[in-house]
Parts: sequence; C-alpha cells; structure tokens
Amino acid sequence: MRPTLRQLQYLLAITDTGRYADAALRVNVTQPTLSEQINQLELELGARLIERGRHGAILTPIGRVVAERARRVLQDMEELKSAARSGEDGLSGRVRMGALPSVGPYLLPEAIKRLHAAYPDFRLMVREERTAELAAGLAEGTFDMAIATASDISAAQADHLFTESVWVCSAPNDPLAASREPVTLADLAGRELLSLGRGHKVTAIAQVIAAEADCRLSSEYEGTSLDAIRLMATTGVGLAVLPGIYTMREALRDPDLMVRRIDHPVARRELSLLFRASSPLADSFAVIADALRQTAAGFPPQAFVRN
Amino acid sequence: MRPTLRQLQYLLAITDTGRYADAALRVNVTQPTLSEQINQLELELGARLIERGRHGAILTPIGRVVAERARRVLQDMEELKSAARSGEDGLSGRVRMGALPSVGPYLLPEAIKRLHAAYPDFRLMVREERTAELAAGLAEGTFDMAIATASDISAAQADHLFTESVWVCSAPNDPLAASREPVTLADLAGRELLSLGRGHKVTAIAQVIAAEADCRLSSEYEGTSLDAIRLMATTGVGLAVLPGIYTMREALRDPDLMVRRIDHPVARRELSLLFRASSPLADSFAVIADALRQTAAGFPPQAFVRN
DNA sequence: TATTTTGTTAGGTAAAACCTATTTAACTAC
DNA sequence: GTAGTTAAATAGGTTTTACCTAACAAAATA
Repeated sequence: MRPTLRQLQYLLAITDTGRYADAALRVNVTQPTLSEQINQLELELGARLIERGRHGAILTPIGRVVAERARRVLQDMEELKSAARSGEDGLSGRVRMGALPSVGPYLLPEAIKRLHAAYPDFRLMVREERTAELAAGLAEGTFDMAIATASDISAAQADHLFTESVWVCSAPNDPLAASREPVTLADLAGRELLSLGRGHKVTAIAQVIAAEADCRLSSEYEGTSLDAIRLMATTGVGLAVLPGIYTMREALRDPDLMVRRIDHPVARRELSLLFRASSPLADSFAVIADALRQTAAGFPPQAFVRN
Repeated sequence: MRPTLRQLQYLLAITDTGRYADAALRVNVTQPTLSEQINQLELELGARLIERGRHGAILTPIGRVVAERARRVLQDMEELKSAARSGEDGLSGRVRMGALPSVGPYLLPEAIKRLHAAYPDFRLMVREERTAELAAGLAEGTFDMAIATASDISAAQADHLFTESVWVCSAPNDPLAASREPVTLADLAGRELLSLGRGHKVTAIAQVIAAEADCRLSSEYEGTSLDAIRLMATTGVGLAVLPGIYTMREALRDPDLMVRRIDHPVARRELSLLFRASSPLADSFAVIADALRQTAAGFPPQAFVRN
C-alpha cells in the first residue's frame, strides 16, 4: 500500500536530520535510495513535501503536517507490535468463553479470580448461552471455548472437568423432606418436576428422569433461572430438579427448602471445557481447565459424582 | 518496514470475511498470496493471529487486538493522505512568516484577516524578529518567508511590497512642531534622535540619518518597542524616528505628539516579501504579497514613498 | 576557475510479492 | 469406508520494486 511505512520513516529521518546524506546514514540506506523514495512519496501524495537545495532539506508546510502524521502512524505500528508481543508467554488478552447459565454464575467468578491472580494480563469474557448456542458460537468462532456437556457438542474437542450430581428440592413440609438420603426414582413417581425452559441442559436431564420415574415435567411453570424454580419449589407447587454445584451454593442454605440427591445413573451431568480442535490456545485451555477443577474442588463433595 | 501496511490490510480483509478466498477477492490478490503474507505477518509478530480450518478463518484473542490496532494504523494513514491532498489547491496549512517588529503588528493583522477570508484553510504563523534573525531563519527553514528589507538579506529572493517613508516625532512644544511640512536634515542638526535597540532595521536607518544630519542617536534610552520610543518623545527627551506605517497607525492619533516626514533620500525603507529561491511556495507568495500590498493601500499615502 | 557540498539520474541486482497449478486436510455424503 | 467437497498450504516460476554503485548536475565557496 502506498505510501509505504518505510517511506514515512525516510521522511522523518530527513525531518530530523535536515539533510539527505545524514538521513540515509540513519536509516541504513544510500542517499540515492532515499532520494528516489521521497520523490515517489511526493508523487503518491500529490504534494511537495521537501524543499531541496544547497542548504539541505527543508520541509514545506504540507511536509510538516505529513511528517507529524507519519510519526503517529509509525507510533501506532510500534504499539501494534508490542501488543502482539505481550501475548507471547502464558495467558493474556481477552479470551471469550461461553458457559451454561446453570454453571457459569456459580463456578466462574471464583475461577476467574484465581486465574487473574496468576496471570494479571488475562481477561476472560463470559457469556451465558444454552447448549445449542454454545455449539454454534464455538463453530463460528464467537467463543474461544465453552463449558458444557461434551456429548452434546461432538464437533468440539473436550477436556473433562467434573461430573455433577443432580438434586431434587422440595418444600420442608413435603413428604420427601422426611429423609436426607438420596432419593430413588420410585420416590418421585407421580410427582411434578420443575425445571428451566426448553433448550437448557438441566431441562433435558429432568426430562429423562421424568420419563424414567413416570412423573410429569412442568411446562406450566417453566422457569428462566435456577433461582426461579428453586423459589417455586419452596411454595410446594412441585419438585425442583437442580444441578449439584448450584444446589451446594444456593439451595443448601435456603431454610425453606429440603434437598436430596437423586440416586440414578442418569441423574448426572458431565461438564467439560470445550474448544475447537484447530484452536491454537491448547496451552491456555489446560491452565483454565485446571483453575476450574481447583475451584470445583472447593465445593462440598456431594456436588459431584466420583469418576 | 515489517509488518507491511498491506499485510495489515490482508488481516482485516480476513477478519471481515472470515475466509481466505473471499478476502483475497476483496483485496485483489490470489488466495495463496494472502496465505503467504499472513504466515509472514504471524512470523514477524511472533504470535498466532488466525486459527485456520475447514470452518474458514477465525481470529485468536491476540489476532483480535492486532486487527483492532491495524484498523487504527490504516485509518491514520488515510488521514495522512487526505491531509496531504487538502493542500493541493490554493493557500492552506500553516505557513510560517517572520516579520520585523516595526511592520508586523501594524500591517499583518489586517492582511491575515483578508487572506483567511479568501482561503479558510490557510494559517499564517507570525513571529517577530530582527533582520539578522530573519535572515538566519529563512536560510535554516525556520521561516517560509519574511517581511524585511531585501538588500539586507541578499541570499533570499524578494518580491517588493512598498517603500515606507520615515518620520520624526516630537513633543508638541518642540520647535520642530511649528510646521507640518517635511523636515530637512538641517532641521535636525544637533538634536538627539531616539530609536529601537541595536539590530533593528529602523535603528540602522536612524543611524544613517544621524550621521548625515550631524546629530546624536540616543543609546541611553534605547527602546524595545516603537510605542516605547514614541512615549519617550512625548516627554521631550528627544526626537523619535519612526517608520511610515507605524506613524500613520499609532503616532498620528496621539495628541501629545507632532509628526513630520523626513525629506531625504536615505529616509526610506523598502520592504519586500522574502523567501528562499528554492521554495516551492511561489504561487502562495504572490497571493500573500498581493494581500499585503492591498492592506498597505488602505493606509494614508504619506506612509509611503512613490516608486 | 576549481572545489566542495547536496541532491538527481542511470543501469544493474537481489529480494519480495505475486501468480498458476498442485497438494494436503478435514469434513459430508453416499 | 470410500468419494466428493471445501477449505488452506505448498511449489515453482515471473514480475515488480527497493536497493546498490557510479556518474551527473547545480549551487555555493575558495
């Protein structure tokens, strides 16, 4: 692209030295080269920039404003280079993560804090989406990575994080509240289950459980957030089906709610860190996955299923 | 200079289209060229910018910040180009003028106003200096032009503007105040003349007159501005020697001062617009000189010597 | 008039940027 | 699981251009 950056450098060298020969020395070319390139620059810009003569080289008024702007262009380029260089080692820059809304708010704040402490230049931009949107965003490049169930997004590469248990929550006066032991599917027979709206992973799990246990899944009271269905459960309209991490973080401390783990092979959710196989951020993913696992390790063990 | 502006353009084309082939089309090169240049860009910056694959081209986090900065660099370059183009026709930009302090304040404000009305993009930067500094500044390129006496700065090319008459001013009770006719040198014999400090053109003229008329030039009360020596003259300590334009603009309306023209071939000052012969601003100089002459034409004719 | 200083012009070379054609890689479809 | 499709990468050759050395022209000084 004309003018060339090099031509601008030449112009500045002449501006600073006031003499072609000295300027040529400074930019490590011969004086004729400089002369030719400056002529070309003037031709391209359609303006006389330099007044030549025995006195050396003097800038014209236009030459002065061009030189000033040239300085700025070169400065910007230097900044670009150093910005690129800053990302050389370790984690840095803005990495975009997609996360299921049933994990993100309860796991990521702490994990981000942990990562930020170790890598101050690192910024994780999180956006909550449902499984289908995460898959699409990952494919298109809207996300660099995502936290979701690996089996739902087969196109991506997965780094397994942990397997959540699934819990059922009821009002304290509910018959289920009589025990704290894990419930069997038989205990749920005929009951009404509450879950998030269509498209959410927890809803998909609740659907499978509902089919197995022969109970209905509420479509009348579809919640939009886990907090919403938790609060519905406290009123006794049904049983909230909640994932382990959320249950430990939010439901356990609610005195108006009783929680019991569901004891069944299908009542689990394997969460992984997902990314495109072609992504060059492999090292970063390992570090981030570690941070997420460490954060998860801080939760009560009941939140997870061993292995 | 690496990276090249063209490489940045290529990066942006890929950023916008998300596909090498489409990007190549947009920047009018073939896909392999693009591929090679981007590889080189990555090598130069030492960072992976693009994640390639069947899905097309997706930017890495570092790639995103580099692309953002690239946009800025190219934008700055566009601005540089249009800045250069803006000076193509007529007067524009910041032209630096040097002027004798005995002309500048009394002639230039009006001339600048006139020029600015005709050429809105034009800015004249004026700096007042004595003859020697004007000569040096013109040679070094500190000034694009100067208003001074051509014969004093022979190295420069001159465009004659006008020839000022020289006046002598006295207190109203001075014997010289008896008439309004031009004074001869005989009238000044034995008197004390007041002028600016050493190095000023008006002082040089006063010195010649003092030598011819056999009178002293005050070194005890050397003024630094024409206003200062005018005020000294009103106190009766001596006769102020003042140039025509200043006399018309400032001295004439002072009721405590009588002014008379000096009638002698040496009592004149030829002022020219001076510039380096090599300066490419020849067209501009003609326009500026015209504006100065027109401004001068607005003064009373006594300020000047015909021819 | 000779000399020095400063930038320009000429002619040739080596590096780069590009091109066409081909190859590789990773999905998709049958 | 093979064939087809759609991306980008590689190979080999051509053109452009940035650069060099050498010779030249202009202007100022000795």
